[in-house]
Amino acid sequence: ILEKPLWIKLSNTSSSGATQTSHSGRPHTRTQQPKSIISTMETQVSNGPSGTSLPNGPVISSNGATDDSKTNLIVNYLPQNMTQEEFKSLFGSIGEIESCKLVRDKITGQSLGYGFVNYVDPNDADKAINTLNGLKLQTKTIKVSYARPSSASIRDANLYVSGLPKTMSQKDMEQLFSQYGRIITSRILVDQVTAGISRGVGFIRFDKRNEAEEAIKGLNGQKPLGAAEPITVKFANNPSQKTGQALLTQLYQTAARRYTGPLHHQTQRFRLDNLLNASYGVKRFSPITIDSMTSLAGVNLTGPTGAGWCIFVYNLSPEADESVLWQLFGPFGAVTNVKVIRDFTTNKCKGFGFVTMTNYDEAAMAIASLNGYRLGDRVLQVSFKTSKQHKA
DNA sequence: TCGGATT
Repeated sequence: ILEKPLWIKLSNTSSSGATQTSHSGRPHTRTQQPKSIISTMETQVSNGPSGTSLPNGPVISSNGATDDSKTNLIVNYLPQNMTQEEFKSLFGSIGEIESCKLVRDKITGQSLGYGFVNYVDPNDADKAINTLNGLKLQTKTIKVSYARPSSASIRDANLYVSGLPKTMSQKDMEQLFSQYGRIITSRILVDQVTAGISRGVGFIRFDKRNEAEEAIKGLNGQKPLGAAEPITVKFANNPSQKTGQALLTQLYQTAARRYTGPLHHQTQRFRLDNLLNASYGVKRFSPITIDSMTSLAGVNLTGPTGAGWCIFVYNLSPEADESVLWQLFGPFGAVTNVKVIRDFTTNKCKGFGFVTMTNYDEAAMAIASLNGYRLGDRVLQVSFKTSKQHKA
């Protein structure tokens, strides 16, 4: 059997996953969907199959182990509330699944926002990438790509970087880190309101944990070329590792929306139906299967994809703590984060704090209602946070 | 009187 040279596969198959950027290879059926604000950028270098096996069927390597490099997919950026069943429904609509797993936090049981799907047929894995990569579910744009072979050495290789100069691009950051090893993914978080200004924090995932360790040793506390401040480089937390309170708030909001469903709901449901039917024919269509997805499909289609709306609260008392902010702002809607700014040595509140709310309308209502509100003997000033403290 | 940040 003749096999095409690898480079032909790579160059004529946008979906091969061998060189995959987060928004390439998106199926035509989604190109007319409303685009939400993309608050982050990401690229991914090659992690696809190595190309030494036959195009179809299970591949047995020399040591007798099954090579699942053409059937096993990793799915990233799943909505927090997606269940194992919904995950299986979505990917099972493509073809027969050998196994799949939504990865959860060992202790809390919370989804870590990613999972693995291993298909029986490599063609289905390819189809899944073509069809489902880039699919928008709630506030997330899921990423579907070939999984790297499981190995202890690739675990815990993800770094969190802060203090980056605002002018540093993702490419700059990759260049800085690439001296320590092969970068699998990188991302710089950007401000959602100004649509694209760096927040000065980001992520770098290396291929190997020891590469990540070396990068910490080499770059933590260092000033990048021409930068005024040193950067902080440390191992990243798990995705969506939130405060207990924020998590409860989010779960509450999610549960409420399942039953009150916004107007987007029906539109989005049709979109998902069309996607699956158009690609695979009605015979794969199961109303029950699709119904199990609708709770995920309708929420917040065009809403902010980033951190939310940040509110500045001034004139808090020195004794103020986080709970007062939760109590003040919680009634207006989804609060994802509160922070009281304290003096480092006295640990007393410096008179101000921040509240992040998910929805613009709720944030605006909270500001309108709470600005000028009398808390004890103080009158609060409440406004959207400004991006710069412009001194006169 | 506008931090630190966790995809």
